[in-house]
Amino acid sequence: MKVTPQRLAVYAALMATPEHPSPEEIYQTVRTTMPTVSLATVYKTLETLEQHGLASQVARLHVSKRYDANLEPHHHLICTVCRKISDIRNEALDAIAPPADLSGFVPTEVNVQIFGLCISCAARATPTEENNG
Amino acid sequence: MKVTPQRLAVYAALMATPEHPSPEEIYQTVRTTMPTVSLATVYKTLETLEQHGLASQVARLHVSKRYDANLEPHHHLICTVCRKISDIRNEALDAIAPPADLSGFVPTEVNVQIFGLCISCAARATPTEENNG
DNA sequence: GTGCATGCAAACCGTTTGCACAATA
DNA sequence: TATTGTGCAAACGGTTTGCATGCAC
Repeated sequence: MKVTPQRLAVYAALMATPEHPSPEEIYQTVRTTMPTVSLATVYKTLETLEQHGLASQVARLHVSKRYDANLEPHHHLICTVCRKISDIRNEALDAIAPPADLSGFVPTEVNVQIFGLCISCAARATPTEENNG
Repeated sequence: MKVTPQRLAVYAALMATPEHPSPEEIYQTVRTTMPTVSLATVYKTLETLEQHGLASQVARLHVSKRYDANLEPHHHLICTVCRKISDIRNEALDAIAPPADLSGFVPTEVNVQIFGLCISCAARATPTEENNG
């Protein structure tokens, strides 16, 4: 991994904020000290940082909207391979209370996302031990 | 709210699947019985259904990617107004175990999203009681 | 008959890609 | 010097919008 001024600047911008900036926001930050940087470079750099374990993405559900006719409070199982989302109803999860000290943040809803492999993708990933040799 | 064949079809498609379809997926479903429907109508209908409490969106973070230099496991406070995301470190939340019966789903990570109002937006929404009358 | 919904196409926004040039190692 | 990163601009996919026509009320 080559060290370039752009990569340093992007990484610095990412570490400098307690928030979770979007690529665009990072781009604006970096531009203040490096006006020639391009948005494409910021995107590529963020991906590189992620690959090298120096950054991570917050939300893995951004690709497209997902709708649900189930309006009751529930939580979600999210397959990281096929991106299928399914509901879970679980009283223990429903009972989770927000921590008391949120520094002024006013919570209205607690949602639990359980990432993992759905039954189909799990079967594909571990294709039974006989087939595995 | 007018009842139209398109709206009925979109709502039926949404209720017919246990998954959480994207607008595109709903469009494909509806098209099988109503080939002339347009994707724009599906989008508009989903928004209408949401406004009338007949559907909801699963992930409210899809708008753009969000990066984080904090690689330790942590959870998130998400302001539903300004969309700012902040970390919370909380052992009680870290300790949440996935439910035992996930019907074959293999969990790898549990993430808690606490939606609500950040301190700035909360102050703006409730501008002290003296100002409220 | 009025007003809202539909469907088309273009616009739009966030993201990715291809390529020539420049910088790192 | 060989390789990889940068910056530009175009392409791309998902989403939204404007507008003329059609339908629900």
